[in-house]
Amino acid sequence: MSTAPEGYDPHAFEPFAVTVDLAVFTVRGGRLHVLLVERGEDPYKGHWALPGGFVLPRESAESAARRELAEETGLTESTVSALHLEQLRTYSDPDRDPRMRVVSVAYAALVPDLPEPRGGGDAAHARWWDAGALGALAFDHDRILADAHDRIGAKLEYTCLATAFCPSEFTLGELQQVYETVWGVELDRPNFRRKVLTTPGFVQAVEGSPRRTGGRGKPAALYRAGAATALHPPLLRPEGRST
Amino acid sequence: MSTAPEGYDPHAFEPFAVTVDLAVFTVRGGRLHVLLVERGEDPYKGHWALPGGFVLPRESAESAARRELAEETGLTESTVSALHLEQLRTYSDPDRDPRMRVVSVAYAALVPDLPEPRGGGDAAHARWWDAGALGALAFDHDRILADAHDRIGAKLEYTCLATAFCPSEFTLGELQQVYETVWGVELDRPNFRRKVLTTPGFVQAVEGSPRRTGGRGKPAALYRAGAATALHPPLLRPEGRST
DNA sequence: CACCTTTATAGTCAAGGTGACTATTAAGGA
DNA sequence: TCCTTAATAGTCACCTTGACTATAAAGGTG
Repeated sequence: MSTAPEGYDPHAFEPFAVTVDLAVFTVRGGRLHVLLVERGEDPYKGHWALPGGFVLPRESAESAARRELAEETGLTESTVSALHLEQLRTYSDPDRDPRMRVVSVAYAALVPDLPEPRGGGDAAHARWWDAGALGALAFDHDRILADAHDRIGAKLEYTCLATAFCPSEFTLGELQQVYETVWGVELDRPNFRRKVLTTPGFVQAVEGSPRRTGGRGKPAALYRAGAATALHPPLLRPEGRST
Repeated sequence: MSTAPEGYDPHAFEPFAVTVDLAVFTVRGGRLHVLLVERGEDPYKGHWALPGGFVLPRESAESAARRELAEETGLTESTVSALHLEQLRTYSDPDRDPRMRVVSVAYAALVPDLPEPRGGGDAAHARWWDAGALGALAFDHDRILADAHDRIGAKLEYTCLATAFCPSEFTLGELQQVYETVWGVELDRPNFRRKVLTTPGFVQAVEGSPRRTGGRGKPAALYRAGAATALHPPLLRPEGRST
């Protein structure tokens, strides 16, 4: 329970530090990308790590995650507040940081394709990486990243989350590519259309029925994210395995 | 990131306490029950709360959760290690505990119907409560409990988790009652049988085809939990809404 | 400017899963 | 012995889905 024993002295033992770690995903060029920062000091100096940082004394973990997300991407706080950010799980192995006891609350964030982070300060060492071609990350961040990828893949099945990877107006082909990229499979285009369009509230056509021209084939209709959040029945991935 | 700034002094500021809170569920008499402990001191003296406690300096949150679960139920550690225990999420509102900054990692545990906790010490004030008839709990435990209930309900849809509520040998009627109790709906018996029996690895018949006699109607065949963990395709609840 | 490639969109068809039911079996209780 | 209760067997129509085929409308190429 959240109950301190009587006479408990907060300063009596070596304290826990509480941090947040962010797995920030985007789909870029048909590949899943993750935002990473390069560590400038030991341990793991020169390795890449998930962005994150300390939870401040008067903020919640979620606030800390949004603050860090804004700092690392160079986006404004108001832009960041519209992004999908979801708590993943908490990592608390006593030896996960060799310096001290650090308990970290991990978050997964989904963003549409963004330019390279060009903010000053923290964002200076941040870069997008292809999630399928990563070396070993610092700390237990490989594990966190893998858990985040699994979770996002599973949530695509039964939520309307995929639209969070898309800009405000998108084509069904772009939405399909989100599924294909995160799941690493190819989907049948007509069947995907049918499923998305017959699910009430998943997407809504942009008024005036504009089409995106300039591409290779027939111009595609544009849609916005709909009001629905859940997908009933779910859109199961082929040979579906969850975690 | 999990990186302490250079020269970071762990004792420099008021530390965070890290605790675990447990939502321990069982199905008893067709009703969902939760294990609660009565608080003996302020704040919330006299209120009921989720069992839990501090994460010790050299243990992970999961270890702490299992340790607390053993203490509060009076079960042995080896028994507890076989129970289903799953991390729910972390609650970190700065004001969730009026005394100090407490970040709590919540876990949900599923147990078969157990006797009243009769262990000494911590278990002395622990009791099973009908989850549908609770007053206000201490701290933010109402919210944690609601989140836990939602999560368990959702996981019944696409995992074989329901068997965790059952003893090692159970009838399909008992398994069905788990679903009905957690979801608060009635299911069609023949359809439920069909779904469970045609899902490979959900349950396996006990060898020798024993039957449970002594009840009112025709004796039911006994089953054990199978090797499968996921349910594909899922067993969706009627008018299904997830979270 | 025909023609080809590419992508979007429309539609068909069969298989499988599910919801709603009916029927039968086998126990305990009045 | 009959009635009630619960388990089990089986039926049938509907809906969703996977696998396909066909058509429309753009850009690119000779």
